[in-house]
Order: sequence, then C-alpha cells, then structure tokens
Amino acid sequence: MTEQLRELARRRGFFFQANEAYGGVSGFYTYGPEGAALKRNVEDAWRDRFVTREGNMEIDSPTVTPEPVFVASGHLDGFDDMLVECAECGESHRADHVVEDETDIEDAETYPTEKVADIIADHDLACPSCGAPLAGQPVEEFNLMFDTTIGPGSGQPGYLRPETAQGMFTEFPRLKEYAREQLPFGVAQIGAGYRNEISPRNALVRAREFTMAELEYFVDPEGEGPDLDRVADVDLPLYPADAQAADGEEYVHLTPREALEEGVVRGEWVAYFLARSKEWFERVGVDMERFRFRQHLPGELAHYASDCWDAESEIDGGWVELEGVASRTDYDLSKHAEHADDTFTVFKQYDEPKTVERATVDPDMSYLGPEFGGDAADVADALEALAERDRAAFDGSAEQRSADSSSGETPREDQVTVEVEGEEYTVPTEKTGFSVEEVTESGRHVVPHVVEPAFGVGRAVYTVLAHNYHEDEVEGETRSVLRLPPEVAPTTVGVFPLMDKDGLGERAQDVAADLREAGLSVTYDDSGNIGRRYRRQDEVGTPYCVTVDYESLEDDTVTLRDRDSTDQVRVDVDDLADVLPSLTGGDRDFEDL
RNA sequence: GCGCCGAUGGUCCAGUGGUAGGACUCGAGCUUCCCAAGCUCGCGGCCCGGGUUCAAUUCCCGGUCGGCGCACCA
Repeated sequence: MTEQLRELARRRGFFFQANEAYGGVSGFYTYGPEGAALKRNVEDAWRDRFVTREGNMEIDSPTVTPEPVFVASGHLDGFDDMLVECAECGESHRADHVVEDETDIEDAETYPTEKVADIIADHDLACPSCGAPLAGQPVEEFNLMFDTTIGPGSGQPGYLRPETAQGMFTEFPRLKEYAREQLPFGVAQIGAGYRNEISPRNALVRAREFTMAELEYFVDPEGEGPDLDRVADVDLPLYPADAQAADGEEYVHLTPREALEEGVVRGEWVAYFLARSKEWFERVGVDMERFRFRQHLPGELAHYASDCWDAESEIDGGWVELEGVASRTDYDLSKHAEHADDTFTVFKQYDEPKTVERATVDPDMSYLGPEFGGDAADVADALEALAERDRAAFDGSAEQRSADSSSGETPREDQVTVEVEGEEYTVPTEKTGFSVEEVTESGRHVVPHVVEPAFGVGRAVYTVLAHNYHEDEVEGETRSVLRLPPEVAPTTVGVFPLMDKDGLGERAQDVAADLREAGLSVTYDDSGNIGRRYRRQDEVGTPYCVTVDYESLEDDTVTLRDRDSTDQVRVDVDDLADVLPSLTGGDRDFEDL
C-alpha cells in the first residue's frame, strides 16, 4: 500500500523528493500541483478550526531566528549533543555524560569534541552498555538546528527555527497588548520548521523542512477553563501512559469531561483541544478507526512539557505522530522573561484592591554611582530583585553575620551583597533605601501558562492520502480512488465534453470557465474516452465530474457524477455554481439531487 | 551514523563488456461514445566520480539517493 501510494504521489504530483535533478538531498520534498492544493486546503481547514472558530489570532514570524532566542528557549543546550559510538555494541552515548559520570569533570558539555575524545582515551572510559573501551572512538557533534549567519562577514549567529512556537513567545509582549491583556487568548501560526534530522525516513513523515501548524493558547493558571459543553459528546480514544506500560493496546474511550473526572487527562484545556483536534482530523479525512491519542511517557517529555498527548495515526501497522498537545506551563514565557528585555506577564486585576506589605528599595544612586561606576544601574536592579525575593537579606541575618565573621573581617550587620554577572557587590544597607511598605495592589502580574496543540501538516497530508486510498473492483478492473473529503480535495470538479466535437468541447470549455469564475477549483479534460477521464479524477480525489453531452446542447443540462458511488444525475448548467459548493460544504448530499 | 538490499523513459520492470526492450502513462490521428476499449504514429531512459578495458549502463572502488533493520528523533 505504501509503495503504491508513494508511486501515486510521484506520478500524479502530490509530493516527491526535491532537487532530484541535482541528485536530491534526503529529507526535503516538493509538493506538486495536486499536493500543494491538498496541503493548502488542509491548512485552510486548520485555520478555520483553530484560528477563526476559536477566535484566536494568527501571526507570521520569521524562520531565521537570532541565537539568543534559542539560548532562552533551551534549544541550544538540547541540540548540541556530543555522541560517541561504541565500536563493540554499536550503542551511541552522550560523550559528555560518559565523561561527567566517570570523572571529576563536571562541565564536559562545554569542551570541544576533540578534548572530550582525549579525556575518554586518557581515562580509559568504557561503554556504559557493554563495557568495551571507548578510547579512540571519534566524538561527534550533531546539530538538530540548521545554523546560519545573519548579515555580512562574521555577522551574528542565527538558526532556522525548529518550531514556529518561539515566534509566538518572543512576540508575546506585543501580542498580549492586542489581546488587551485578557486571558485566555490564543496565537497561531502555520509555517515551516527545520530540523537537521540525522536520518530522515518515510517520506513526509520525517522531513528536514516541514510545515507546522501551531497554536499557543495562553491561559491564567488560576483562571476558568474551557466550555467543555461544546465538546461534550466527543469520544476520545485515549492511550494513557500506564496502559502503554502494560501489555497489549488497551484504549480508553472517554469524553473530555470523563477523562478529566477520571484523572486520565490532566488539564481542562488539554482535554478541550484533544476533542477539537479529533474533530478536525476526522474532518480532513483521517480514519478514526486508525487514530488515537497517546500520552507521553514520563521520560519522553520534552524539556518544556509537563504533560503531553500525541495524536497518532496508523499507517501500515506503524503509528505516526500527527500532533502533540502539550502543557508547556509557564516555561517558555518565564525563560524569555529571564533572557529578554521585555515583560512576558499579563496584568490581572483583582475584584477588590488588596493591601499588602511589600519590600522595596530606593537605592541612593549618588552613592552607587561613584562606587560602582557603570555597573551601578545593574546593582540597583539586583537589589530590587533581592528585596522581592529575600527581604531578610536586608536586616542582617544570623547566617550573613556568621559568613562575614568567618572571613575574618569585622562583622557587618548593615550591609547587603548582591551578585551581578559573577561579580559581588556589597552595599551598606542604609544606601539601599530598603523599606517595607503597605501598598495597595489592584492586581498582579501573571505569567500565563501555555497549552500547545502543535500539528505536523505534512504528516496530516500523508495520513489523509494513506487513509483515503482505495482500490475498487469495477467489472474486473481495478479502480484507484482517493476518497478525500471534498473540502480538502485538490480539485472540486472535472469538466469534460463527452466527445471533443460537434461543439461539445466549446460548450464544456464555457462551463469550466464559468465554474472557475464562481471560485471553484476546476480541471478541464478532453483527452481519451470518458471513462479514462473519470478514472484520472478518481485517482487524484476529485469528488465530482461534469460531462457535457449532446443533450446539453438541447436543454442546458449536464451529467454530474459522484466519485465515491460513480452515480450520475442530470443537473441544469446554471445550477452547478450553487449545487457544487453546497455538496462540498456538506449542506447537501449527492443522493438528494 | 552503522549494517543489508537497491538505483535503467513520467511510472513499473526486463536486459547487456560493443550505449537498450516491454507494459502502463503521455502527445497526434482514426474509431467508439458515460466509466482505464481498439488501431496507427510519436515523445521519452542506463544516478555521479574514479579505476580496469580497445570499449563500462553492465565489472571493481568511492560517493549520492532510496528501502528495510539498529541508533537518533532535543
């Protein structure tokens, strides 16, 4: 099936390997005319569901991203792994981890690979799996992010984004303004992401450049949940972590509300988006008999996720991840708040203003300035942060006195020490302007939590193709047909003259032009006999075909043929522009015509 | 990245130390006329580099790409 599908995809222009004229490179694909249309329709359906109907906003951020963003997000640490492979058992290990586990060295991760290889040789380190010596084995670095240089010369380092999500996070300070600081709100993006996969496989399933559709839904961790009534009847095929540990594949079928009540799914928003996702996958043509939500096992969770469910489809006996619905908590926004020079919180007003005690500082800059020079402002910021965090530091705790006395200096109760970029600065407490005041707060700054449904568009397209490919037997002949939902089919209607003579061709051309003018995606075909033309359209999933015959010339009717049943009805030419959209939109059924 | 297998028209395959053939598709024409019909004609190909050889698509080496298994998939 896969081979036939792959062949169909190539031959009919759904997708194929890119740059084949130059030998091709693994992991890159071009969507041909049919595939690009199918993909666009899938994306449009996603946009309709997760942007328009959810009332979210869509953005479009750059794919080239400066390095500091990934320092903050944590991707820089995660992708720059050093691997060493055991010659004996073939197992790959993190070279830096081997070194750190077996020696006193604690920061092997920061060493160049050659040095790590030397250390392994010098210490006669062995393979953690089989015990064979690793000395002499090369230590190799692999980057999962594509790097680039921004600007001329050495420029500044940048990376192609491994996910579109960071764009939504880095622009959060503006986006929250557009949302009028009202949680919850969602920001979505459809675009390319890049991962320099070690071994791309399986066509669109694991590509190095691929389209993602991601929604970052920002919620108040203490706020109200979604309206689960709207998805009350959705049956979720759940495959929880504990069921995966057990033998067999026991799925649990629950509604979102049941799943929450039974504690299978943690988090109302996750449950809500699982339901919306399932409905959407069904809408674009994923077979629900070959679909499930699988919970990530604890060790499988990404560095940013607290809980994650993958939507998966079954293709040829294997399961393909289509979507991850992750609880990213406040990880991303907190990280960017730490690293970036902006505010990643939303101000949440209390119902009633509160009076609270708050520790503040008002540093004497006429002292700090001369004392610390250019660092004075940073010291002042550090003092403010310290006051919020630990007001005891300002009244000379026992611990601090003890520390001071042990250093041999005169105990000083009246000073406070802060650290700025590794340097310690000591300031007399009286110069900090420290005080504890009663203030009235009308609200507080909340770091929103993020619930992220992230879809792989290419994988969805691939699944839709695989799940809708059928071979019928028609009078002993095999008929290949893609039973795509009309909404996503690349072409809505094929228009043919029964024969290309006696004016039928001209009449059919007019019909095709009129339907195009009405906004429909139309293919005109006058080549070969009529049956061949129907089969061509069947193979690319065109749901309807219109044939102009001799009767058309008399009474302005045409035959309208249904892909799945191959049934035909006669329809007035003038009605086509209304009938076809109502059929594809699901407002009418073919049988009722 | 490792191992095994493979690479010949758009697609699927056969074959050969003297540059190749079929089927399907596609195009033109005739014929038929509502579900891959028939006939005629036509377009179109040996992954790349090196070696052996008078001569390599064929044999050898290396590479690239693909499939499968392992590893990897933050």
